[in-house]
Amino acid sequence: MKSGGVRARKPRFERQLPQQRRQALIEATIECLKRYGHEGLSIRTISAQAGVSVGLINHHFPNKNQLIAAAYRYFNSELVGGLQAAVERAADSPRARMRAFLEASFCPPNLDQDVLAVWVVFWGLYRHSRLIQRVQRDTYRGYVRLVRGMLTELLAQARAPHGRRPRRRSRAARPNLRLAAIGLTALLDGLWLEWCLEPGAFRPTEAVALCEAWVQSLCRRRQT
Amino acid sequence: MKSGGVRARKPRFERQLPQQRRQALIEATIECLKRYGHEGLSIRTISAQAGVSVGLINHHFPNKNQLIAAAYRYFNSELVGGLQAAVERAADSPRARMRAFLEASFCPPNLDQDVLAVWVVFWGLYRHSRLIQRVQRDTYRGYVRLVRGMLTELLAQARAPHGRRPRRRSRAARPNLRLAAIGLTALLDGLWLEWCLEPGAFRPTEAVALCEAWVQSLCRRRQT
DNA sequence: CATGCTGCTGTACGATCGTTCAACAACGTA
DNA sequence: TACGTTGTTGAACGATCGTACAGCAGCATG
Repeated sequence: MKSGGVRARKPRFERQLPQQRRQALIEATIECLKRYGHEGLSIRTISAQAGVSVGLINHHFPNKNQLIAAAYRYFNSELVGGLQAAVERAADSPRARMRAFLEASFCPPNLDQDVLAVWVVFWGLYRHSRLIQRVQRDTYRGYVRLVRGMLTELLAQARAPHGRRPRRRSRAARPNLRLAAIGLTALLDGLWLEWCLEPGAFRPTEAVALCEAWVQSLCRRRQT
Repeated sequence: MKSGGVRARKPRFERQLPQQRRQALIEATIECLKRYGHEGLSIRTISAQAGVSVGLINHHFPNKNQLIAAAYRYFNSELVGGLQAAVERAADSPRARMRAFLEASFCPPNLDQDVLAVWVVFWGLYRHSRLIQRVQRDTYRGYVRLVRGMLTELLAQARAPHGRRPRRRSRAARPNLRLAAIGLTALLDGLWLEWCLEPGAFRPTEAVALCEAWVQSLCRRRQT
């Protein structure tokens, strides 16, 4: 034995590609938000969660707000991506797609008290942060497009339920689609929020039922 | 002239009754939230807004969190009280009461970007603050009672629209009232939120129309 | 005018915040 | 093995945070 010689020393840290480290810091940020709420948004808390030193964050992000905005962007894209995947996985009838969308909305990982608390903290930053506003504007577009797409299919089928070709929508009907999408997302978000603030008030399946009732009543009114 | 003698000196501060000063501090807290969001929740910002010294807050409140909780309680009671007053002012038919409620919900002072931002900050505190949770539990009760009362009237009239005495609701129908109330408040809150995040997406009157459509479809399904 | 109660001031303190930066060290490369 | 690049560390900085507290001062009372 070489008396304490070149034994395999454990390196004090591991170098990572900037892209990977950035992602790790983003996920640590979200984890801190889940655990400690708004108070978890400190450089020291996040760096401890990520297992790195305090200085590293400012090496990969120009400042804290940029990190938070990046975390918000990631959080948004995870939601929209997950919902989109659920819809495509169940691709069958418009009705089934909508049901898959709603069920994915009201089950883990989306329907989680911690996750919803994270959303609320981000929303609280929205008003006074240009960065957050920009992320919101960018990512919300995809969400609205997804919901509107499903509603369009659904309403078209309601007009021609037996294989008839759906007629071109009249000019007066178009704004109703816009309102329908707004109402549905509002109902969704509101139920999320209520469930978070009072998880015992109703069950997730009831939330899905409420949303489906909303969609159904839309279809019914469409036919008259 | 008594050469700079006992001219009316302006006192450096005015003593107030504890109750009045507490209220002033609460209102200053909310004003700071409107102006600066979560960052406005500092002792120095609030005391400056109230025009008092930093030490006064801890003289009237045991600590900052108690002040915030008191502000949340006041904010809640103002909302519920205002809506209740609007409903009672328009007391006529159940339909008119519901309409008054919805219109009061979607007009100033409730439908204001700053006000909604204040709500969101409070919600962000909810998850990790026992105090906020308690206030929420206490005050949300009144809101739910108001909404549920109006829905009860409305659904009873839908069953007996021409002066017939409303029958006693069946056992199976009761939970639907609970869900109807949950759905309506969710739609309300969700539309609030959406309007706050994207004020140009729809007009307040459209939000009222969406809620009324929800209620109507409830009544219609009730009759069948 | 003198007195006492108490609402109120403002300095001070220790903790923690975001950010900077010089030095360190991991690891690909020659 | 020696070198150079650069991802990473951690001490240090000034600012700001919430709270404590000793003393000031407004105002009712005598």
